[in-house]
Amino acid sequence: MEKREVHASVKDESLVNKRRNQMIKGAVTLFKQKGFHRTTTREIAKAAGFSIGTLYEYIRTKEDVLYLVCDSIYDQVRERLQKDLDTKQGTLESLKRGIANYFRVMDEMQDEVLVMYQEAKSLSKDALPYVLKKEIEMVGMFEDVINRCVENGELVLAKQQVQMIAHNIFVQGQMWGFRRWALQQIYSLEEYIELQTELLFKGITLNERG
Amino acid sequence: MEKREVHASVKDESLVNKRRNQMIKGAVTLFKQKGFHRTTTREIAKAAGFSIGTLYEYIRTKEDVLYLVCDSIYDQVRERLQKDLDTKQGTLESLKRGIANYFRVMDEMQDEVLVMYQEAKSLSKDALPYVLKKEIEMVGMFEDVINRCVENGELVLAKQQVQMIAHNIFVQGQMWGFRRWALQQIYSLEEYIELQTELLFKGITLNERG
Amino acid sequence: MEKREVHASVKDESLVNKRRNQMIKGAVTLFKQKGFHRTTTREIAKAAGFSIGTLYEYIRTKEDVLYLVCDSIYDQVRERLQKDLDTKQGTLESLKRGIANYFRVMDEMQDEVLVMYQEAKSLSKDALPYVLKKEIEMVGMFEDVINRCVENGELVLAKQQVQMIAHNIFVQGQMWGFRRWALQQIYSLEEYIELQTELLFKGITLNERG
Amino acid sequence: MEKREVHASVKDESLVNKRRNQMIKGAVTLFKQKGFHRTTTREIAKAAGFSIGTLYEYIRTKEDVLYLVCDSIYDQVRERLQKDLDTKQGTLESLKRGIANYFRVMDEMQDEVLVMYQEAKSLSKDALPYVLKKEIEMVGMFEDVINRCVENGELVLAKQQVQMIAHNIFVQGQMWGFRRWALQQIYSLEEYIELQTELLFKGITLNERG
DNA sequence: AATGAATGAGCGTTCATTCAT
DNA sequence: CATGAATGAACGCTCATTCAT
Repeated sequence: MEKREVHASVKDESLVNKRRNQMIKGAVTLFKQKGFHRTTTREIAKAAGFSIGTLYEYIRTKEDVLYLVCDSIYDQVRERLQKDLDTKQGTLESLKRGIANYFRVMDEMQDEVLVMYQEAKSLSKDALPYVLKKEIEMVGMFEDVINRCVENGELVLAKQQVQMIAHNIFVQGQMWGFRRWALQQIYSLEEYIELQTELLFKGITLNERG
Repeated sequence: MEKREVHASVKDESLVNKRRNQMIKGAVTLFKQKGFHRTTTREIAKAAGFSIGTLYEYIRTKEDVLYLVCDSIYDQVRERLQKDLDTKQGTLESLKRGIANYFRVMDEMQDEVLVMYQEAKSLSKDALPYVLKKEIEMVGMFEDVINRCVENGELVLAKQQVQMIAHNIFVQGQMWGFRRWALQQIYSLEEYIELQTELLFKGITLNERG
Repeated sequence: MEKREVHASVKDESLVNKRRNQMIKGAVTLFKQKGFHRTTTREIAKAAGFSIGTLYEYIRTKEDVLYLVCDSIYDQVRERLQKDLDTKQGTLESLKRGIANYFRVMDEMQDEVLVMYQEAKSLSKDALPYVLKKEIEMVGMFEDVINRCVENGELVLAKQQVQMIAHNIFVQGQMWGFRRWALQQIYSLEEYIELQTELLFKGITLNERG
Repeated sequence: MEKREVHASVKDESLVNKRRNQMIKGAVTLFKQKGFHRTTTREIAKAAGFSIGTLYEYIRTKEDVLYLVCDSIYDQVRERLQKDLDTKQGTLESLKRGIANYFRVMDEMQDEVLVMYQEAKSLSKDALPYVLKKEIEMVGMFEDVINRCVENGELVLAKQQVQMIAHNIFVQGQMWGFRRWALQQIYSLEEYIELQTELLFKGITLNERG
């Protein structure tokens, strides 16, 4: 189950990549504005800088564009996370920095992430597994970091707890973009990071014993 | 800004309610399967048990159906929450029970909630405020309960923290449905409730001091 | 070939007349504003002051309404002309007064006349003869008056000329309403009457010999 | 206020012209038979020899077809008039020949003219001015010719009279087509021309003094 | 490889007409 | 006699996709 292949009539692979990047860039802009369903293939072609005929030399169906877009966004997010998390040594401090970094990435890419999650449901049944796989991979990255803290003895957590925490962190990152109409009016990004980190680590009844 | 009125040609109000309930029921089923955009008005009419002409006696546009669906789901969720939360006296114990109850409601209504959140973005600009308002109301219900705990001295939290916690709880409830492909394979609902509650109250570094 | 009968389910003839007059009055107003095709039967019923169901107790199809409207307008026009022309003794002076009277009637009823002529073409093939018959009748009224002038020796005209003149007068009356966007900005009604009468009687080269 | 542009998706201008001519030809035939409102876009496309999708590559709305039809008919009529009237030197003889020519044009194009005048009222408020402008232009052509006769001293007429006469001539041309059910059963075209010309120039009471 | 004209299934919506009450 | 809820054929229009050039 490696990447799902999207068929292109054109053979020259570097041209295919070039054209698809044009296409994705145009499509993201459009999906951001009007969503996948309200965007026409003509608009995508135009935004990409070529004709509708050419568009169809590089994809087979409109849905392929959506898949390519989602795939590309995932890759960007993961790349930015990996760069940071890979070097983490498994200390609480590095976990905190990892979370902060993730939240910042989600802040910068909130439009893309929104697009991805709102439209991914329009992917056909056979594209879904590839998307879920990426999702699992990304949650897995947090799990790994947390697990290293457990191994190091910095944290004492059951496996189930580790997974739960990874999901929570992951969702709280998305939340920043999805609930921006509420959250971003109350908190700055840095306040959000600090508050969420504190709650995560200390919980709400710490003070009782503090 | 009370409820946005959806125009019906039919005058008999109880008939309007009856027909709209049929419509909403059918629409939810369809939206669940194929989403709002891929569902046709004819399918909605058929699922509701009447003709396309009759459908349009009770709404003005296809979007009205979506609004009616979202509105109805919100009302159901809120009603079930209110019944429980209203009687809370502001103790930690009652907050915990409130959270558990909310998670159970979200479990039972996960299909509806999924539909609502995935399709609400297709609402036109003038219906959106009404939906956001409900969202704020519901988060507000949790805020109130937490605030009562603060007033009672059971918790010591800043206003910003209260809001953050309310949002977190709210989102974790949705998460159960949205990420069911992952979460519901690892946890039972009761495990999920217990784990999330524990994490919320104790945080992940409690052990350090335990 | 007397009046074409429009079927009514209701038996009470005076009620039928009453309801149809309500209907015609409402319909003319609506047709004036939006034309026959853009007016719905529901609107007609509402303007008439009763329900759509009741409307259909007094007509069989929407086209019946149009026929009734045209018929009614013809009758009104003819009645007003007849009142005046019947008494004409066949003098040039009376012909002139007859023309002036006709133009004034066409001025007062210009909306109705416009509706009639613009929409009559929507009448089905079997209603057309009745309409043409009325048209012929009305032109015939002018023919009669002119013929009386010829009989009296006031005018010397061939039969073909008489018919031509009758048609010209008739059309010039309609013209006042149909070309109002041009004519009514240049002339007052009385100027129009005077100019047309003068041209009719004297022609444009009279002056050469005058 | 030059020609109102009708949007076409297709870029190739000569193709646009070709397709639109097909479209207009088909539409005139249909409008003649059943009027604008009773003609469907699919019928227009079919009559034009292409699919509904293609039709909409060359227009934006059904009304565009009507505008294109009216515009095209006007252009044809005007072109044929202009060819004749432009060379008129301002003599009575040339005015008579101009009228005769106009009546002959209206005879040949009576179907088109009928369509145009019966359906033009269905044009939206923003297309109407363009149509009225053409109407004024065409009446203006007769005014010019008559004015030249006045300047040459061949006729002695006030400005108001000139306008009236131009309108009368214009309407009598249309009359030949509109009232064909009556006129064309009494007169041949040439008789009609002769009779109308005579009446116009001599009036009905000339004989009294002749 | 690139183009863009052509296609037609399918959509949301309307509205004349019917008929049970 | 009057009502108005129900119907569904039919409409104007869109847009993903194809294919000749």
